[in-house]
Order: sequence, then C-alpha cells, then structure tokens
Amino acid sequence: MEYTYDVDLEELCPVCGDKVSGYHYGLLTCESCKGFFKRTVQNNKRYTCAENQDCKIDKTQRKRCPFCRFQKCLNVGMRLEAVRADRMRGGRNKFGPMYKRDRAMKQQKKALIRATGLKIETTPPMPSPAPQTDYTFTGSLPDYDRSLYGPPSLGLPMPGLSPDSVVGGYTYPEQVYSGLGSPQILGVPQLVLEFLRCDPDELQVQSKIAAYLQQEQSSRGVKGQERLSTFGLMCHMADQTLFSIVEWARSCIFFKELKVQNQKPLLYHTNQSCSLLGNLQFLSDSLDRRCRAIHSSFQLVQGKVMMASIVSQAGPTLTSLVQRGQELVQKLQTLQVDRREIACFKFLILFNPDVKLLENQAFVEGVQEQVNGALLEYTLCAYPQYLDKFSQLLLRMPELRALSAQAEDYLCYKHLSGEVPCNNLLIEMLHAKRACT
DNA sequence: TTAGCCTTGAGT
DNA sequence: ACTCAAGGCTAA
Repeated sequence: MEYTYDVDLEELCPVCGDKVSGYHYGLLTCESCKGFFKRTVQNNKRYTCAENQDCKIDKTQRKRCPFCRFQKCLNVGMRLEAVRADRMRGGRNKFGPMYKRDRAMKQQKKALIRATGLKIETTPPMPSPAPQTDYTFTGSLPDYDRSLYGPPSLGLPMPGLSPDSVVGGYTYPEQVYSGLGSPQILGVPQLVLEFLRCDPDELQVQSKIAAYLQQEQSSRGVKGQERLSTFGLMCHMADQTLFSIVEWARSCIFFKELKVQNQKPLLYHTNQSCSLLGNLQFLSDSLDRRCRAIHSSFQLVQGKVMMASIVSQAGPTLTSLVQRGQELVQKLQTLQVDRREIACFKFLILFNPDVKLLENQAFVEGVQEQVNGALLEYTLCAYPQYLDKFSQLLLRMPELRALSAQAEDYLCYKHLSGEVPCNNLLIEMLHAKRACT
C-alpha cells in the first residue's frame, strides 16, 4: 500500500505532476514539460507573469502561466545545458551516467523501503550550483541569457525550524539533504561532509588514550600500587573511548539539537559499536597517512602487543569477543570502507531507531532516513562500479549491534563478580541504561 | 502554443 | 542490434 503510493509519487513530473515519460534535460519529467522546456530554451522565449510570479503549476493549469512554468522547470533542476545549441539529433550526452546513477539509487531506495518499512525522504532535487563540469559535447552551449531568470535559488533549508516541521511537540530533523542533484562538492553530499567535519581524528584520540594508559600504569608503579591487569587496562581504555564518543556526539549535528534526556538513551546504546568503528578508522587512517608512518606503526605495534597479551591472559569469553571484533573490522576493511562512510555509519549507530525515547522518536527516525539517503548517494557517486556497497555496508550493522550487546553482557557479568574497577563510566552507563529501559 | 508521437544516432 | 534521450513534426 505505502510502497505503491511511494512509487506512484516518484513517477510524477516534478513540474506539473503529469505522468513521467523518461529523463529529459537532467531529470524525470513528463512529455509536455520536456517540449515546453525545449521550445523555451531553443527559441530564447521570454515570458511575463500577470500575477505575483508564484502561480501554482499542475497538469490542468500549466498552460496558464509559462513564466511560472519555466521558473519551476529551472527550480526543480532542469538543465539548460542539455538543450543543444546546434540542434543535433539523437546520440547521447554526458548526463547518461548521471541518469544511470539516479536509476540505481531509486531502485536501491525502493529496496530499502521494502526492507525497513521506512520512507526515505526525497525532497525535490535542488538546482545545483553553476555547473563545474562542461556538459557540452554535441555542440556548444545555447546562447541563453540565464541571468534574466536570476540565479537558481539554492538556499539550503538549514537554519532554524520552520513552523511546519514542528508537529504536536515532536520535532523533525531539518531536511539538509535531497536526492541526486542535491548540494554536493565533488560528488560528496553536503550532509556527508558535515559528518566528516564532526568526526574526530581517531589517530589523535587513540594516541591520547594510549598516553593516558601509560601514565596511569607508571604512576601506579611509583605509588607502589599493583599494576593494572589486562582486563583493568581494557576497562580504562574503554572508559576513555567512551568519553571521546560522548564528546563527539554532544558536539555533532542533529544530536546536539536533542534534549539531554533524549540524548542519554541513544548514547547508552552506542558505546561499544562506535569504539569498534573508531578502531577501524584508526587502522585505515594509519594505512592512509604515510607521513605519519612512524607514529602509526608504533601504535600498531602497541596494538598488536596488547592483543597478544589479551589472548594470553584473558578468559575465553573476552578473547572470542575481541576476535569477533577483529573479524568484523577485517570484513569492513575488505569492503574498503572509507572515512566518509565510517562517519555516516557512526551516525546510523547513534541514531538507533530501536531505542525508544520518551519523545522525539520521529526525529531519530528522520535522521536515520536522511543519513541512509546521504550514505547511499555517496556510495553510488564515489563507487559507481560497486553499486552494491551501500547494502553490503548496512548488512554489517546487525553484526555490530550483536557484538556490542555481547560485550555489554560480558561487562555486566564481570561487574557482578566485582572485577571492574570502581569509578568506571562504562558501569555508570550500564546502570543508567538498565534503569531507563 | 501545446503535447503526443516520430526520427535520430552515440553509447552499450 | 538495441537503448533512450535528444530534436522534429503536426493536429488540435
């Protein structure tokens, strides 16, 4: 029911709502708007609006005001460059690959809708900024006075909440991203760039934690205290990692808009998963940045030594947990997950729709949808030869959550048998989590 | 002028 | 050989 409704919705012309006949001048439109756009651009037509330049354009009224109709054509993203100045017929233009990606994306979004029952919001495509790529091939650009119609209004609906977005006390996330043709910089959706901006440098975080642990250990030596066991070390390490995750979440887009009481449950369900991803990012960063090779290899060696000591000292449960974690990291590495994808993945983990909040449930689901959409778009644009990457990535999510839950159970067990050091943030969270569920 | 159908031809 | 988004044609 919902599914067919969505499909129908997508097959309507974004200009007038008539039936779509294919891709025309950059996007799916109906035959009549295709013809109208062509005539207007080819013949350099100028219209004027008898009203206030905001006429409603639909199937029955589209003939009434050509000015507003053409305005709408431009606003929904129809491309002047796709009208050929030399009027050459047939053949293909450079939009071909874009149409192909768009088709792939629509298909995968449908699959996603079927799989999750969620609807991925696709706001009407934004007019893209002045074309950076040259789309002319079968001829030169038509001599068209674009400035007459003014620059395309590419304002992002970023700041503030519009009155419409507040419904019955529940706030919805601002739609920061839209479908293909959404604001992008070199093929990276704006939202993905924003995630990357909030994402901490994992190398630095890990160095800081390592330094902290070393200091902790040596100060114990000085004070004549017993040195920390492997498990004790891991608890401290996890604790520090948790601090960094909380710090990250509190400063990042979407999350900081939530009230603290709503932030907490999300954070409680996040810890282990994100630290695992942090590890992955750390590893990939270490490999990427040759300039820090010495530093990185030192850290890697340290990591390996630590692993060895875990395997030799820890019980079989912990060992298997760590091993499974490493296996998952390895799987993700063979997928060649890049930093941007990891940044998105972290958001998907943080905004877990399964965590029930007292309020703002819709907000969490909305963010989930937006991030899914942005990640899908990014993977399709960045890895067009690997159209499956998005679903491969999502496929790892249940594994990650399962592992996280097991780690938590283990921690709980250890805590009950009194083996976890006091003043541990992890345990505090554990208590808080049990209390609120 | 509109809009449905036709012809074309590079890319696959 | 086929596809499908360009441009072309023409009756309302």
